[in-house]
Amino acid sequence: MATLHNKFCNFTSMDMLSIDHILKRNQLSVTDSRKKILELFKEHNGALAHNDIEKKTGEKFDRVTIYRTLQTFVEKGIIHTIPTPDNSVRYALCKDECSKGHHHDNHVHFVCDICNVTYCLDSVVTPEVNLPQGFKPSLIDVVVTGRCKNC
Amino acid sequence: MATLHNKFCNFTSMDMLSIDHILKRNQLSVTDSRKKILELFKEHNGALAHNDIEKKTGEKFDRVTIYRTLQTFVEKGIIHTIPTPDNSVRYALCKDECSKGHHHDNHVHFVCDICNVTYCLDSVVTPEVNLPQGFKPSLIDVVVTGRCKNC
DNA sequence: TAATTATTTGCAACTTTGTTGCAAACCTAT
DNA sequence: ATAGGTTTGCAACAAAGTTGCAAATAATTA
Repeated sequence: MATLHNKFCNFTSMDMLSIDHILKRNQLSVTDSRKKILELFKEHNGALAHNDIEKKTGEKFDRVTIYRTLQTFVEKGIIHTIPTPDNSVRYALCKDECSKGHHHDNHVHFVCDICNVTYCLDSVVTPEVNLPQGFKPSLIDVVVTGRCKNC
Repeated sequence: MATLHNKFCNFTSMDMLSIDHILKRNQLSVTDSRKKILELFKEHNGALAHNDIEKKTGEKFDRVTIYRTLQTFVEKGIIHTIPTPDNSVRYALCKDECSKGHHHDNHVHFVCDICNVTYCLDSVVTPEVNLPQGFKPSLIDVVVTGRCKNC
């Protein structure tokens, strides 16, 4: 069965099989913690904080391992961090990892005030911003707060 | 001499006199720490992190006092937090506090990759963002990263 | 201005979050 | 199966942020 991509870049449990492949492609050893954490990102439709992962994995992995795994995934371009209004660190799967490379693009993120879920809106085009003289932009992050489709 | 406002919402040292007024208007006792911290924001042209304030005030105030002062200022709408790509907590003077009320608006912030200064670009109009069905925005934060006018 | 009341500060202790070094465990390749 | 490199978990630490409470300070009243 073919992989299912929607505009929020989530996956079905069918993609379990491709998790090993993503790790290998990124020259990472296939370990329990990496598989489980990557699986969580694929199952979960939004962004995850370190704390979310710690809870969802129970006592299974050391806190340090989770930190290091997230760091590794960010370096490899598998996930990216999301700026949030409350400045809590959250991660989401990179859009590009859904397809092939790991090139970083501009993002539009939506943080729900009510359920607190963060969505990675890859479908939304980053708008043009006119900066004052002398400012040269290299990356634009748009963080929209409000009420999400499920609330 | 009249107060000097430019588009980055900074002040000259002339505004010292108005610091007491801002505190009183917000029903806050006028204390050394509050005056000093508010003064720092007015002198400094960009955003400040807790750590910046700690350094700039030397050993003068307790760490806890700085935390509490920042919290109070945020609650009163004197300053606001800024989402940054590295998720470090930064604060900047609210645009509205430059004039009268404390109503929170959409912000465009610029974080310089080189000098790491954060600018609050009140002059830049927040662009329209078309969200998918069911998402209702209430606040839009735009974080632009790049090279600033001084680098 | 002095006294009373309310607010704020600083200290101590604590929680949470994130980092580092290192030996044991594990994964990969031969 | 074994050798070599990588990853994990532990312990210890560092940084960031919070809470309760007595002392100090600011605002209010007389």
